[in-house]
Amino acid sequence: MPRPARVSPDRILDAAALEFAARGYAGARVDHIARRGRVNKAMLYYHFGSKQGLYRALLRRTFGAIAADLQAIASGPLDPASRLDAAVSAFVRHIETHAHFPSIMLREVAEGGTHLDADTMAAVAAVPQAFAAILKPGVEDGVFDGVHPLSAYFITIAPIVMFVASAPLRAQAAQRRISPTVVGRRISTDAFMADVKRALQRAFAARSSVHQGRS
Amino acid sequence: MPRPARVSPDRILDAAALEFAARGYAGARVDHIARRGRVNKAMLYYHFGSKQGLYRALLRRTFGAIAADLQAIASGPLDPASRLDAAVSAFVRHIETHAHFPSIMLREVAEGGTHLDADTMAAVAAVPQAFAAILKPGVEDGVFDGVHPLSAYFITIAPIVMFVASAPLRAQAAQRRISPTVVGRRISTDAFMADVKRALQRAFAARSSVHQGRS
DNA sequence: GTCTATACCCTGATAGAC
DNA sequence: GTCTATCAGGGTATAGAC
Repeated sequence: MPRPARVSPDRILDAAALEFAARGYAGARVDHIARRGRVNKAMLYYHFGSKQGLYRALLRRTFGAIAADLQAIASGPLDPASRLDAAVSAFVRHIETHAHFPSIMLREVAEGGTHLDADTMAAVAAVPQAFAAILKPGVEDGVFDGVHPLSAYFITIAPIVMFVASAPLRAQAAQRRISPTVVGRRISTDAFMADVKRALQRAFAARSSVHQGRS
Repeated sequence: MPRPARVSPDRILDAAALEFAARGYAGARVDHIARRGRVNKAMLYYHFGSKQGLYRALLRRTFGAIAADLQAIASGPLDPASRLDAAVSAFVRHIETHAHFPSIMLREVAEGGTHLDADTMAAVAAVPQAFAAILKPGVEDGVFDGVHPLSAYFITIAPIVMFVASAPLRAQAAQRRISPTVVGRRISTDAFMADVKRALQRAFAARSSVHQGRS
């Protein structure tokens, strides 16, 4: 039975995920991350060199994991029509296990890659790339005719990411009684996901089978 | 001919929009905003009291403006089917005139309303509220049957906001030769918007006229 | 590999003259 | 209303002992 590692850079990364998600790159405090990860600052710097180094390591781990999941689907045996659904499910599952991910993604998009080196940016870019690979057979079969892969990527994941990331904001608004139910009745994450999946099925169905709203 | 105002809190807000969009709340530097707005720090504090006060004033102006545009559509004469299209157009137009808006919105969602007071949060919440009001007649007519207004809101605006806000990140990736065209051929903003509008038309078409992907 | 104590810079905010 | 000079606090990072 091997001894468990006592240092655990992984635990630091977990703490970093929380902190960077909640406060952003500039707002994150190395002290907080160290305390939450139960190491002292010196140890953190010993492992990651700098705040920036820590941030990059975190992003590589985070985006790397989800890209790997998507790549597995891309090279899997599913039929063209089921692949999008599988991608959405994988994405949602990843968010459920990594609650900090949506916030980090939104912030990094807004940040424009300022703190990233080429390797880290490649890890981030691997996500839309894997997504495009998932769609490829369907595009060739005409199932997703005419839609650019990058369009499909944003149309698919942006609503999910923003809805989940906005949970704290919506909770605050509800708490402060700003329009008690925000818009009409409350909505659960599950109900939202169902709406999204249905919308995507319709949006990306082959053109021939769909009524055109405009010519 | 009236003398032009020499103080111009508006110019400060313009500078603040740039800075907060580019660096986020914590990353923004009051010095930078003052310099870009061509006032000194003391003047800035004289007008806005604090960094937080400035941020709140900026959000009220930004979200207030777009909410007003949407409210005009909501109380306008358009038929139920055209209202969504008008909302999207208004949104896109607003982004074109206020290039910093998408970034600020993403960051504020991730921030979870931490720096906001009740008034500012109400201004932010007015946007989805106006959007729901735009959709209301269509929902009652069965055009958007079954989709929760908040779902429709995120499904509609999230792709647009994230695509536009991700432009710098995508530019960086392209510049560093990370998968030269990211995914397949390049895509223009116009092409993306066309894809989105088409997807939305399909996604929110009345159920009866659409082929169901799953039972 | 681990920890304590500290250097040093940056930044939000203000005092006080005009 | 406008400006210059400055302060106090908090932040990243490291030195150096063990």
